Amino acid sequence: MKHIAELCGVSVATVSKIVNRKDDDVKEETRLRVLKTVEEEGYFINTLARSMKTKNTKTLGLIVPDIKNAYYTDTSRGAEDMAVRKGYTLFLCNTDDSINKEISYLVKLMEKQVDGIIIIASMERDVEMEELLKINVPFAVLNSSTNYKDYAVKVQVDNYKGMYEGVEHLLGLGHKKIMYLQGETRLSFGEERFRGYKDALEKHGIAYDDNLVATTTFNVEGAYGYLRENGLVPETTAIMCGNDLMALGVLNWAKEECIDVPGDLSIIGYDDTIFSVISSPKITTVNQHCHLVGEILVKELLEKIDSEDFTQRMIPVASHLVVRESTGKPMIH
Amino acid sequence: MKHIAELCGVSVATVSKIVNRKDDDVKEETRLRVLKTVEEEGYFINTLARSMKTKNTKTLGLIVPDIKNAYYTDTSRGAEDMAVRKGYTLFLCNTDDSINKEISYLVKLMEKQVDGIIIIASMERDVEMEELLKINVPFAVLNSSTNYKDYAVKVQVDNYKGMYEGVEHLLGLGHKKIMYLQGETRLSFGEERFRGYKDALEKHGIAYDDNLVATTTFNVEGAYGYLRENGLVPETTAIMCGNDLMALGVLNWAKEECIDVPGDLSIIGYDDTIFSVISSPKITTVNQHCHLVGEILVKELLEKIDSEDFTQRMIPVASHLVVRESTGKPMIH
DNA sequence: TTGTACGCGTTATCAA
DNA sequence: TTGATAACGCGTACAA
Repeated sequence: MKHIAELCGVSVATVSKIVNRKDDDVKEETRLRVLKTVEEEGYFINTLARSMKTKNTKTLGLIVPDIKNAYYTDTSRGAEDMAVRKGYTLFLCNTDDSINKEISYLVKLMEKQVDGIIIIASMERDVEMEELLKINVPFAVLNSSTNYKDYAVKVQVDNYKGMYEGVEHLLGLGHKKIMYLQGETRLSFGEERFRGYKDALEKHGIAYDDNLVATTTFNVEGAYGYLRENGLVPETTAIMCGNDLMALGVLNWAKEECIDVPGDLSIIGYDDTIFSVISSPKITTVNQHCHLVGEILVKELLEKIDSEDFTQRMIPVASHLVVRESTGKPMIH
Repeated sequence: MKHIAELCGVSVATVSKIVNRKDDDVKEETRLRVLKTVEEEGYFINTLARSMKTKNTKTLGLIVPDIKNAYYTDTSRGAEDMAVRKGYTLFLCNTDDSINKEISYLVKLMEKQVDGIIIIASMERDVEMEELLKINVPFAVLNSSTNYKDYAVKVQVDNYKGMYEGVEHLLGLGHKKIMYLQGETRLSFGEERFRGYKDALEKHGIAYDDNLVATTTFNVEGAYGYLRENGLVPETTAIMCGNDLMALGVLNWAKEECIDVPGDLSIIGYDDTIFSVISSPKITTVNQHCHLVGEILVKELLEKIDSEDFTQRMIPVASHLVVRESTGKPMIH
């Protein structure tokens, strides 16, 4: 800036005003002259120096277990979209669900003076909360049941409703025996979905049956392996799965057993990923609006940063069922 | 730092030495006292101020078309892994292949004084090159045929070899009529793969046949739609696809037509994504080592940053064939 | 309409 | 073993 000022024969104050578009009081002629020199010299504003004065960096930290997991990828992308739109840039932080990596990143972000932090953590941990207490920067957490201090924004996906709608869809088609093949998790959403499953059944006068609920891993092999080993409870005509990969596993098993989908068996997945649409038949699934969730996380976080309102907020985001080809009326035998 | 200094009754210089571990000459007692206060006060070093002095930010920019594309996700993850390992943090920049977004990010990164930039761009563009010329920061580009200035590191995936190996695998199994269903692209790798296909055939004494090459989009519908419309050239017993999704499209079509895979038709995909392993049969495919490529990009970039050696480098990365269930000997009719 | 001077939080140098 | 101070590049009062 000093260099530019000298070249143009003006002071740095003048250059500063111009590059920051606070140039109401500078002559059009000098404005143009300075801008031209800026262009010619390939000058870039040094935001480091600026931030020292302004006390903000227009930078956020994005903490995510693993960007390779489709769910997090979409959410991250939504976060990034909103961030650019608002003039912010994101630091990408993968933690692999390791508390050490997470803390190490948290420290790094503080050192880098980020204006806020988005935490899309999959684990529930109190250790982290303790650590967070020293972090006096606004942050936004997704799907956390932890009770953070006041500068937190909590965004919650409505897992209860997503599950409820799925089961209701099956009940509406006439299914009576609906299995729930859930994924293993210590997170609160597992319990919420379970409630959704149970409530939907009871609301429609169907007794809850423990034998119809099974737990396995969140992938193709998990679901496939479970059915291969245990088969179906007699008269089961539909399965709700923990995610689309599990639904795919069920589909593969059904094919092998010559069970027609959806003729003999209806299947519902969860997440509405590409998997639900490349399979044949295409899978009915619950869309959680990951991209939107990412956008909301950033939007709410920035609002918290801008306002002086430091009360904890909770923002719910609805899920909705996407009906495709893997569900239909149960055959009458 | 000043605050800590005052609390401990020492100078900022002393505190600085201690937090930077340049404390050979400070008394153990004061060291401990300062460290304790740092801990108690929840003090974090301000890297903004540090960077103003040291002239580096330990920060890199990661420019990528879209993190949601599995190929870029993996590469990005590899880049991030290497970055943390080396003490660097990444700015995440999705461009959606928009030249405007890219330039806007490039400017932002310069303003943020990044030490280097990784460009995993999918488009080939000279405009960008012109723009880059003003960017006097080291950068690493993946799969670009553009001839950049000396501070660039170029990493190239060996698409020729990947394709060559795939075709050779089919020839080894006894296939004579091998279709190449390629994806539409303006990138140089398209041409390289095509050469790989041709050369492998010729090397094995099989004449190249124009009719066996078709172009469609890089997804399930592209491949499925093409075959549905045009069918197979008579006597074709194998297909090389542009990526795994296309291979999946071929598989779906084959199922519909009651064509057995690999009995009647062998299929090879490209990228070794999860798709090649969730399908049935599992798809033989070419692994491009995306994660490794990401690591290499960062590693080479950092070497360039550290060294004063400013000559353009080119680093090749091999691909290799992963044989699974979708390829086999052609049936003799 | 433009310029001067100061402060932002650090690091490095050199003196005490 | 410790401390004083200049410099880094910018934004902003206030003065001219």
